[in-house]
Amino acid sequence: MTQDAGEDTKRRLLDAAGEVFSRQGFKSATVRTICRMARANVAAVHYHFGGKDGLYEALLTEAFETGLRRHPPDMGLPANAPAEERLFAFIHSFLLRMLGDGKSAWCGKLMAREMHEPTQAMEQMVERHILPLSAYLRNIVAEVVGHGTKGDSALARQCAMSIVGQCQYIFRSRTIIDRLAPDMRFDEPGIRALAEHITRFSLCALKSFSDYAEKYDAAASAP
Amino acid sequence: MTQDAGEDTKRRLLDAAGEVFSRQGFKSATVRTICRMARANVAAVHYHFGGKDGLYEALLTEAFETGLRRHPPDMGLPANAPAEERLFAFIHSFLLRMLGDGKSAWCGKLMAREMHEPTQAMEQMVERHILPLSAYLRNIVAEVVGHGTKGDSALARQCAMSIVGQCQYIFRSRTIIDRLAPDMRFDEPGIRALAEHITRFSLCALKSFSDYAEKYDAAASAP
Amino acid sequence: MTQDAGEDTKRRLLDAAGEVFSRQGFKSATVRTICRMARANVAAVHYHFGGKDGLYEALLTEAFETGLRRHPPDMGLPANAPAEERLFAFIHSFLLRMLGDGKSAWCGKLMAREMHEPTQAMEQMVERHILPLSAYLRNIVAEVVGHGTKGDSALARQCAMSIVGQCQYIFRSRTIIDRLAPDMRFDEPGIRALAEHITRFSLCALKSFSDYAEKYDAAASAP
Amino acid sequence: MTQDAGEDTKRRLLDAAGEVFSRQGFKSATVRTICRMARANVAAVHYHFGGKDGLYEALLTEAFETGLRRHPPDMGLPANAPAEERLFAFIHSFLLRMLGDGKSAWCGKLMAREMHEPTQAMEQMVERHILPLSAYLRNIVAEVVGHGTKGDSALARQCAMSIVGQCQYIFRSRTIIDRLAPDMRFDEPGIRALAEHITRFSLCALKSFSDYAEKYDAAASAP
DNA sequence: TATGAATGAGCCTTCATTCAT
DNA sequence: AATGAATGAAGGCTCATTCAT
Repeated sequence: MTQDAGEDTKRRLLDAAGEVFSRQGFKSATVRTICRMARANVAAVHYHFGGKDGLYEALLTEAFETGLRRHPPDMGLPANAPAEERLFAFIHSFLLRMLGDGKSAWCGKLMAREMHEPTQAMEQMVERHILPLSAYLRNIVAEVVGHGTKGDSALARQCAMSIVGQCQYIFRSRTIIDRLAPDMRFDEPGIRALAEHITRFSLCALKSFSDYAEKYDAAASAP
Repeated sequence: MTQDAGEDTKRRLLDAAGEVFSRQGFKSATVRTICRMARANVAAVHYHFGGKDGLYEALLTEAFETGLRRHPPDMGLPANAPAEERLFAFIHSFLLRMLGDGKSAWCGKLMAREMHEPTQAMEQMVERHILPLSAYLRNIVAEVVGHGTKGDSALARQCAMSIVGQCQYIFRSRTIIDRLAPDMRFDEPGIRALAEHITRFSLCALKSFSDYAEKYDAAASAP
Repeated sequence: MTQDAGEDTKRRLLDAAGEVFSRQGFKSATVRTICRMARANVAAVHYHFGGKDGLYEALLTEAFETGLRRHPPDMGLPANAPAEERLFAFIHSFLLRMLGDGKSAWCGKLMAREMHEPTQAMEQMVERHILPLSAYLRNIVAEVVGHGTKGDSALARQCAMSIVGQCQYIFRSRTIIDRLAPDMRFDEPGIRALAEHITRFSLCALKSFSDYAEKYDAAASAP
Repeated sequence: MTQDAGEDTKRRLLDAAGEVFSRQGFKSATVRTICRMARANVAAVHYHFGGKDGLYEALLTEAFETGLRRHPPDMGLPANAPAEERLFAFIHSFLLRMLGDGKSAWCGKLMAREMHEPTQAMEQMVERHILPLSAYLRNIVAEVVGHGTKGDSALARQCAMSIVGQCQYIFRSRTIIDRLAPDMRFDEPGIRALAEHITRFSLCALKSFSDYAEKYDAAASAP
């Protein structure tokens, strides 16, 4: 009961924190609310995580890693799969992570919030996970465009932004979307349909770019 | 303390509120901070706006309307201009409104925040401005796709989302972008370059869609 | 319009103040509420009465004097009328002043409140009106008891307290009375019936006292 | 900070609250004043009682119940004691509760205030304690009057009001009394003397009523 | 004479945190 | 390992009052 109870309380605190932080944001959420939901004492947070900040940081780390473990960016595809398929897997897994499936739906909401108003805890997340993900996507993009385009070129970078932007919009503006397109569903098939649209839209664009990649690249890096 | 002074205090409060709310969010921002910045008394907020909520609502309204007046979605183009040009104008003005030019740089940040976690004040903004803007964009999209595509079709809707998503990403993830692409500039020419990229990317996609618009539309409304 | 408007505003302020102060008490009532009701500017109170305190004092003075003018303690009875009749007139006029008739119903409520938690403004009211009234009643009492009883004797004093106590109870505990005896009415005839009961109750007691007035008086002044 | 300390702080807060609320009223009293007097932190009130309202309600409940326990309305008399003695016990205990003895002198002041401008907390006090007390007194009155008079008759009700009115006047108008009769004392014997006067005054009246109880009752219910 | 604007003090409440067990 | 009690720093808001016209 000693070790177990401690770990158990910690777990319940993290779960509750995910729920509450994602719903109310860091500032609005209160330690008391989280503790009540976790059936733990107010002081438990400070005991286990050293404070509100510590709890949030722990939560963020876990959210990222759980998400990536459950929906890896390649979705199990072999490394040598066609770039088109890997692009779809990237987009699809992105949406799955963010739009959540059941219990940990807060995972995406939390990250979306973080990307928008990053707390200090975000720093290392960017370093450890976002930069690699970004590089991974840019390489796929470069491969689709072809013609020797590099992943770190301005073209690849901007196209990657176009793709990520489309993905993020879905869960960032969910409130607006519900208003504009009330019939849109965010279950398994709905998410897949969205991923298909974004992939198709982006592939069309990328392939057209393929034709004048060289001159575009030169022009875009000039302004 | 003539009428001028009254209006002047109100102005200063709104300016300070824009700055602070956009930086810290509604909950985190404090009336005291805003008033200190506006060189006004704490009670002035309650006198002029009835409270923190009222100030926020007034700010939001003004932000929207000032933005639209300074950078209208058609940027002065005649209504019968080619759809491609109108699309560029829409995207360009969108970025100009959001990325701001000098004094009201907070405008975009504020709106981004609102779109993510809308306060009650947002309700009427959606009704009055966002829905019309959305319809306007969908019509442009439908015109580019052609083949009798309607502005309220599922295809037009999803493509509009893809376009708006690309635009919003720029100012929503500014912190991340600064990290990933530190050399990117958000001055006049930088914004224009971004608008050009997004327009080109989207036009390529839309034109490719143009080829199989009918069957896509049918398929997309099925899931 | 100059002089008149000024006096008119003053009048409206006093009326509104009576309403509000009597309903909410001095502390709870706000200058703003009063001014709104009087359709006057917030600063008007300070202009005309020098502040909240001044308004209250003016109101109190007026309340007392208006009340006494409308319902004088002898109700027009000649000075040589029988003591029993003068006692009834005293009690009846007391209740009429306190339970009010229409527009200035606040008059009594205000005074009741004052007697309970006197503000500084009360000091001179006591001096100017309450002490004389008290003496007047004690003389009637002494006359009823007879046997040479003096108005300033302990007996007369205590009996006067018993009488005034019965009167005040009616409007002081109105909330409780409404609960205990919901069918009790406070219109003209209702008030008269109450006055009759209190007079009868008190006269019975006083007349019984009449028998052993001397020894009682001696005993009561001893403790 | 063991349980003892917790209860101790709670006690000190209640004591201070009694003092302050009774002196200044609910609205005027400030949590800060109470906490300073109780040597407790401002937040302690919200921790223990949930806020100013909660503290007040707790205080009121306690005041009532402590008072009734220390000075029960029958003052230990057997239920079959003569009605005259029970009336004296009722009046005497009433004054003892209200005029207090030392530490809880605020008890009466608090209740007087409540009866005049009842807060919401009063509702249940009326239900639980005042109504039963009132019924108890009316039964004594009816028994004294005799002739088959019932405790719920109009006569009993009005006479009970006359009696309670005399009692309440003593502590309600203490300020005035101190002015009119500066030599009056409110210690043990002083209170007893007052109780004796009120009892004698009332008994005289009641016994006179006894003669024409029937017709009076009929007349009084007619107006 | 009268007013809209502005002020500063103060109130209740909330919250993360610490303390003593 | 864990907790109930206590704390102090803000925070939003209200109000009587004053100022400048």
